[in-house]
Amino acid sequence: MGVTIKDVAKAAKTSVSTVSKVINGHYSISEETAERVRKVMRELNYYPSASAQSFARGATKTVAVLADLRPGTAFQNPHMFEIISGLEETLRGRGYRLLLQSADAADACGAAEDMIQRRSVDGIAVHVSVMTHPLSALFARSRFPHIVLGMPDFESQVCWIDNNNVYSGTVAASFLVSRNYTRVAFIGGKYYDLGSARRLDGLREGMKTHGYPLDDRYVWLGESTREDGYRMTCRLLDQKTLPEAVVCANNYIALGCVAAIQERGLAIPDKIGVLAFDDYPFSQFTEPKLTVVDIDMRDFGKRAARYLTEIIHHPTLQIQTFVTLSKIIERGSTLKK
Amino acid sequence: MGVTIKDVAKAAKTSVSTVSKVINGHYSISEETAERVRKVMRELNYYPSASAQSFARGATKTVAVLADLRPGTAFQNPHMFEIISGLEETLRGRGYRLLLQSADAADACGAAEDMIQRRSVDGIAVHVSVMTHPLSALFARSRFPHIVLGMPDFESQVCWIDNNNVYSGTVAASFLVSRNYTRVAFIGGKYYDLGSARRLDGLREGMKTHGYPLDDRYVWLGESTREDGYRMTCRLLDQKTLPEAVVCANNYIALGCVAAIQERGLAIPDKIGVLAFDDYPFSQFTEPKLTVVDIDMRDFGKRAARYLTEIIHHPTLQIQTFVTLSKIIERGSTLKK
DNA sequence: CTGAAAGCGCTAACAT
DNA sequence: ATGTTAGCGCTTTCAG
Repeated sequence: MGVTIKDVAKAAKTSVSTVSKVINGHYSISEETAERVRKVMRELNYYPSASAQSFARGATKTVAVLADLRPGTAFQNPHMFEIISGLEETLRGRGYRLLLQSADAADACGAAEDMIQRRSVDGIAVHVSVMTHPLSALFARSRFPHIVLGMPDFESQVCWIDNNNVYSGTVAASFLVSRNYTRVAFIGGKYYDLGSARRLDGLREGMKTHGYPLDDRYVWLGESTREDGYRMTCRLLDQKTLPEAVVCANNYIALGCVAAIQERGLAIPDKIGVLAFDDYPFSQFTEPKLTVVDIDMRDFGKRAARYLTEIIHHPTLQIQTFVTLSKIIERGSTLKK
Repeated sequence: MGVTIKDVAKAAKTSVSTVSKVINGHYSISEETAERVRKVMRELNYYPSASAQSFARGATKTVAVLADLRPGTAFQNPHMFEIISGLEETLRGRGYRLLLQSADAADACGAAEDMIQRRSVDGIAVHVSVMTHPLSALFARSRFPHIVLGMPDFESQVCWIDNNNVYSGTVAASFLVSRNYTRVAFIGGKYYDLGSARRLDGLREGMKTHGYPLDDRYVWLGESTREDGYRMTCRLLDQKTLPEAVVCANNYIALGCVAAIQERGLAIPDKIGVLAFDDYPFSQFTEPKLTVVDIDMRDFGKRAARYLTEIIHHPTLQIQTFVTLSKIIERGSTLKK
């Protein structure tokens, strides 16, 4: 059951290879033959079998995404799914399908090895959180097309793409200076929260460049929670001279920060400005709403997809790149110009 | 390149069909032959080709999820990804892979038709938001294994699974009564917000059953936003007698509700209790934190996966079902017993 | 319990 | 520009 390429060939009074060529848009087919064949395909309601094509071509036109999708991920890490959505969009545009597979750091390597050995996909995108040395070694050894979503925290030869958080930090700095904030504070996650650390690096660098270096007494690190955001801000406000603006490494911290400031009766943005990273829905739950440095994670996914398809076509291509599409969304928590 | 089943057969001094049988755990193979073959497979580092298997078997062991993944979906609709994560988990456990494809209502039918005709997947899960009459007709006509995630808003013969929001409403009612709340209010989305409407139905039914029917003056419908939650609550608080507790159809509305109550200096939960549906991260951003009726969407996805695999095995099986795993998460916004 | 052989539907090298 | 044909690697009858 099901009409095959043979039936089409027969009905179009031509050979299967000709039909195959019109399916694949081979240049050597005359327009009239092509049209005749296409007409027959339509009449017979013919669609090439996907598995037969994969099998014969030796390519699946499918890419896998390996990420840890434990319960609650959708809520705790919406960025991940925004990346995946971006990947899917671009992959689809390029004729690839997206296979989503969950794996934690312990089994990602096994999952990847299975896919590679069974040739069930043409390429693999792995979220950095499940990246390990064995997996890195596997990619190096097999030369299998891959891209890591995020920079691995160890030296390796794998292909990766990451946001440039340092850059985003400088964007924050430039914005603040442009709004006449010069005595700036930062509250963020601890050293192992690389994103936060990099954002601080960039902020520091940017402020220094503009001639307003960060004062270390204005830098506090804690957990990425509302509670710690609150605590850190209290410490900040205990200084003899208040900072003019505080930069929060993420939305959770920012919520605590705003609460602490307002609890002391300090007006935002008149007395003190607040700038946060990321644009989660609740960046608009404060009054005033938060000005944020928004990083386009969907775009990140789309770029990752572009690189991965390039790598699939040129397996020896190695890419390690920072790519950032970020913008300031100016709302009420900072002074307007 | 790549070791094939032939190589294994040769090395194991047996036939390819025997090797195939041990790969697939066919009963007719003696344990010693099987072990010998397995040993050779290990030694040769043999993995069966996924495409060749799909091709020969005529089954892909893959299921597609069709949903609208437009920009921002990860933030606006985390439930969707929680469902997808659940689907993936159970499908993987059953030997199926999950293909994620974005489509809007306009092109979902075309996408599904393509998959069906090309036999590129064994089953399709479609989010109800992209469900249309043509797609419904396609499923009916093709008898292709499918499941709709959510109940279509039109009569049809498709298989679907949905949460029972009416039931969740009664859960809310029972909880409130158990906490001695009898004069209860509800604020939620308008009539076209089916989820909200059903939750209200259930609440109404439940309260009535317990002998404390809802007073219509205590029911307000608006947009599902913080702002409207605030507005509706203000109206509620303008009544001569205050309700003892207000039920909010979702987290956004609840945030506005809490703000309005506290602005009037009314203590939660002492003066008035608040109960919300869903457990978004920001249900814990209020003080006190919100008691919620949490609906386990990951479980929903897992159940959908179970049904879909069943349908794949029994294509004539028709399932239209409500399934709800919900529980009260008691926090500070309602009285403790 | 094992093996021989006929496909599965398409691609691509090669011949014409 | 078109056709012939040999695979692609596995599953699955069917015979032994």
